[in-house]
Amino acid sequence: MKVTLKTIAEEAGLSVTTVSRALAGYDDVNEETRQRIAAIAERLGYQPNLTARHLRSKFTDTIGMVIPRTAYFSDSFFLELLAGVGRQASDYGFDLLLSVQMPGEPEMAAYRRMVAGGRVDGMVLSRIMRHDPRIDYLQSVGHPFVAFGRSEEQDDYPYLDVDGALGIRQLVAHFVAYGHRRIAMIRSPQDLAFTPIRVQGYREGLEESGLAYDESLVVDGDLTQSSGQAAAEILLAQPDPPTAIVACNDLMALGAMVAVENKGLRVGADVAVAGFDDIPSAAAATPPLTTIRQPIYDIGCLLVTKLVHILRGTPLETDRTSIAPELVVRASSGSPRS
Amino acid sequence: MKVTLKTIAEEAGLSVTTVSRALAGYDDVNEETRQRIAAIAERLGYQPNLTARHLRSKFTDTIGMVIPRTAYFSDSFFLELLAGVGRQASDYGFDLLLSVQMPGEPEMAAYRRMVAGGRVDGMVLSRIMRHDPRIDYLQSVGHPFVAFGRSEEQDDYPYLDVDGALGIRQLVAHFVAYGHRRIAMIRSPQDLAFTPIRVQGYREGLEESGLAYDESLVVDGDLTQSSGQAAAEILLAQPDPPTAIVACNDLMALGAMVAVENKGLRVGADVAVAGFDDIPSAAAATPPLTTIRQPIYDIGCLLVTKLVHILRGTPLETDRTSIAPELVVRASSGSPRS
DNA sequence: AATAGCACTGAAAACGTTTTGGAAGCTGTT
DNA sequence: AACAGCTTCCAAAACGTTTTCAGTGCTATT
Repeated sequence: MKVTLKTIAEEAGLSVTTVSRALAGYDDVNEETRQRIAAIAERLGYQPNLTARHLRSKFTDTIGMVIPRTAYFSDSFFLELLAGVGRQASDYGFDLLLSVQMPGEPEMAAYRRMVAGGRVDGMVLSRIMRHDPRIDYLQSVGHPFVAFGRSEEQDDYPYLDVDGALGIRQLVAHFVAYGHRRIAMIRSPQDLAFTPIRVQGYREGLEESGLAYDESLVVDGDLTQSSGQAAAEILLAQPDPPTAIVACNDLMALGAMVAVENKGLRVGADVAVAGFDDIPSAAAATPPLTTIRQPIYDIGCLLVTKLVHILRGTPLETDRTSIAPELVVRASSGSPRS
Repeated sequence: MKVTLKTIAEEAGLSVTTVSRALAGYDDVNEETRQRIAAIAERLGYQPNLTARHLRSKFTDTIGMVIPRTAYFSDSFFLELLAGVGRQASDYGFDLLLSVQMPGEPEMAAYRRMVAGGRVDGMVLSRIMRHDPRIDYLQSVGHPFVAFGRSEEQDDYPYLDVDGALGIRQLVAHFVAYGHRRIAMIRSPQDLAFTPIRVQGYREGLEESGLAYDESLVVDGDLTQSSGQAAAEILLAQPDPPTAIVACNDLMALGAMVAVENKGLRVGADVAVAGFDDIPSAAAATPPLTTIRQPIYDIGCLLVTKLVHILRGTPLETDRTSIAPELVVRASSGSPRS
């Protein structure tokens, strides 16, 4: 048996309006009546129909997130982000609406469903593209969102970013300090927003150390381990191969380590390798991987904080935040050379 | 500008009813009209308000899940389960509504919100308790759900279970085959549904091998690593200490390994240790941990499949499924003794 | 004695959809 | 000429809330 406001109203001999206002805590209902209503609601186990409430009032206390359905959605990046987002959303009294979708049209459809369908108050985006249609859409309909990742093309939106350029600069400086002069980069796909930023960090890092940018030391990968391995093979087959390799993410760095070893070289001693992200298997690799740590879980929390402040109309001082990454030096970058 | 059925109806000079029925594909609207309506809807970028739809029709195409907000929700168990659930839900066209809540009353409140609030069609439960109030509640209101885990007290509900008794029996047999005679157990909390089942497996395993059940070889832990360590310390301090330890989960087993080493003994050689779950760090531990593997990701998928069939009114042959776990033998169980 | 203000309550509209139960206009049959 | 059956459409109700606006008594002020 379903108990609605009407049930309570009849039980109490009052109108639905009064019951609604009583339970909502308005001060224009007699304290005594309010308590009587509350008691009845309690006794009947009243639970408001949130769908109806959402339809009428404009908010849902729900945050939406669409996760690309790649080979595994169990990609630890998204899961960790999700953990942070979920944790913080819970603190603010929000639930999470999650949709796992194939990238492309199904993904965009999911955004439309959530937003135009009125199911969420705000969205959390990640894996921002250089030109991201999701941002176009959300801005065009004026729906609140925050993004993990800055896009150079469209940067007038609230985001949180890890300063990839800074991280890579630090890494290059670290390698230079260890005596490396030929430092290669395994680049991520060009359509990702962070790619040009990290590449820029690479160029700046070289420049700061007075090293020339050498086109042939930059090879493309697609973020998978196997692509990192393939890229490293190309690099190591060159006449004047690099002695250090910076990969745009850890997975590719791990692949590069495999390539180095297959070539009969020792990671760290002969060729230094580093990645970006600090995924769990970075520390567990042999040798452990030097990398630039992104605190994904914390980032998830921060994104929600930012979003909730926007939703409440009290946005934080600055919409666009860049946090400094942390260089984690491990054995894969070897030791200073003579 | 919001475009609703009304907008389209006015644009087309038709009633809202007809537009609704046209878009829903009913056959009592002229094909020509239908196409005209579809064209207008397309042109205006119509997106149905799902909240309104849910309020009227009884479906939400959403599956709910509540995750306990323990120290980390980033507990890899839940994240992996979530990955499987999300993946499979996506295949069936369902979204996921997620709520991260402190165990106890806030958790129950979240269930009520989702269910009585009409936000989800069905729920996925995990970490079943021996007597689980969530099951009581869901059964009392007659809301569809599936659970990962069988409860001995209330087992008339659809569940998927990994046969913990079988797993532990296999493990005990494995240890016996390796020459162990004093096999201890680090037990999980009594209020969890799987505890009595695993303990029963332990007793049966001993019995099958003609070994006596010795009360003093069973010590309680609370699933954390430190509790496993403490439990193992107690076991090893006994006059006639065990040569093999079975822990009810991997985390406690890892703790037990620490205790063994702190005692100056070698894991595998002096004391065999095994766990349950096969979490990622089990394989990565030194020595790698022998364990009973639960394919959490796959279980997530299967749970959703089961739930969706129930929702569609075409439940699978059997509501209650028990799958056999897989014994994964690694170095922590050592080698056969003479 | 009239009026103003206050405290409390309720009727009705609104949110955007789906569904129910016709109705209007045909065609064809008796 | 009446009726049945078909196709196509629509008005209105319903889902369960929240909100707007107005009404009813009552007390206090003039």
